[in-house]
Amino acid sequence: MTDLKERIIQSSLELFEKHGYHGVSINQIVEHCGASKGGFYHYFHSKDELLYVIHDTFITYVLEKANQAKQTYNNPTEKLQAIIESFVKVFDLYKPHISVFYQESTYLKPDYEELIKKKRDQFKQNIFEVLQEGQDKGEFRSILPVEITGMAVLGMVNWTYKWYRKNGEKDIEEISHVFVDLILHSVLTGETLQQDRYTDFFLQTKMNS
Amino acid sequence: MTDLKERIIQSSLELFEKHGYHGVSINQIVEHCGASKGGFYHYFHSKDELLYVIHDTFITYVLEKANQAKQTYNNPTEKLQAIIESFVKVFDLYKPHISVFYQESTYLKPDYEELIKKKRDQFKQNIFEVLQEGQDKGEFRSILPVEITGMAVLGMVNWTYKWYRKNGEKDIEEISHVFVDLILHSVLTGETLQQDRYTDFFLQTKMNS
DNA sequence: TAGCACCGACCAACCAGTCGGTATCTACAA
DNA sequence: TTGTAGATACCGACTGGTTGGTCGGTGCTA
Repeated sequence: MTDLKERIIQSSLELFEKHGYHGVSINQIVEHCGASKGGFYHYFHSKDELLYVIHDTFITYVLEKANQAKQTYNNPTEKLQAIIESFVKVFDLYKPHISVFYQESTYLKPDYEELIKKKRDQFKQNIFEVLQEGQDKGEFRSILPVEITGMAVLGMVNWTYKWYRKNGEKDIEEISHVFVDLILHSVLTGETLQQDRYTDFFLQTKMNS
Repeated sequence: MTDLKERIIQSSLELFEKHGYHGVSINQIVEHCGASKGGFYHYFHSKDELLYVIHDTFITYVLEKANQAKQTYNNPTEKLQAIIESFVKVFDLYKPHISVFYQESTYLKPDYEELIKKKRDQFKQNIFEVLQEGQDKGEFRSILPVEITGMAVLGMVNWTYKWYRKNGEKDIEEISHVFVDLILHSVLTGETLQQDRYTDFFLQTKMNS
């Protein structure tokens, strides 16, 4: 039905990821997927709308995953772990979306940008909340400023889009486990760490096996 | 002497940071700094060269700083700390360069890209080496895969360009100290941490005061 | 026969880069 | 000190190529 629409998105993702939004013309996109300009404008009002659709697909998915994680677990450590794990694993599914998302966000037209920004902020807030909760419950070190720590976590994970290659030498499970390990080591209090109630974060488990 | 050249770079940085490389035309740049197209092409062969110059200025500076840090200290913990601190502080000086650097690198023409890539890789290797040395000397946890950990560190710091605002509510010293604290907590072995030979990384000190 | 899916020639706008030109400065000989 | 030749700094009208977007049309389907 809307087969062509999907093909256009697929092609544009492939091309945008490699050459950037401005490095690819509509003609190149439709040529790449064997369609025509008319076909393109049948499904999209503008090139800008295509960019928006790509952004929205990804951020909507990530946000949903984070909300799920937040609802599934009760204590902050597990929540944080689950959010990070699901977040990292998204790179396997949505790598091209993510690349476009982070590299081309400057070029979103104001109306679209506002829509995306809302969801982006929600996601950020999720992480801040979990960190705050962790401190309140005494599981996380309280000297850490929540915002900076949160941005550090986001940065660490987000940056993955610059170097992660599907079927590359580092698989996504390993990356995800290492990240969780790094973050929990830096965020948990000494006591919580030693109790190791949460031995299931990667590297400790691996040691025991 | 080359006053105009500097003004062009300054104006383009300002505009590129806000609207992206492709969101700004040569005419807009020269208009912004009260010059002319002829003036621009007197100092630059092409718009691409301008982009290259911006990239190169920044990466050259960062690389130099990292080498300095590596030579000044002997043990890996202090090296890592110094590299991170100097790296984070660069954001204060070169924020616009960095934004352009990370957002527009896709648009560098092949010849320029190769030149930049070399320096970028050198910097990355610096970090990997320090991490490796730390593990070899028993200061850092050896279960951590060096590459992933290194990319995590890079990501955490690099991402700062997306949210850091000069004269914003978070000053660069604090950010730098928190990052060092997070990274050292996640990387140091439990013993090294408890010995606290390195009490001078921010937050512990702050606690004692 | 009505409408949905799609086509592709065409257009107007824009933009990187060119080029012929002017103005100022430097060097040096008369 | 003056004259002048050559270089350097800078200007801005113009151009050729490209691109996002339009629109009249075609064929298939219900």
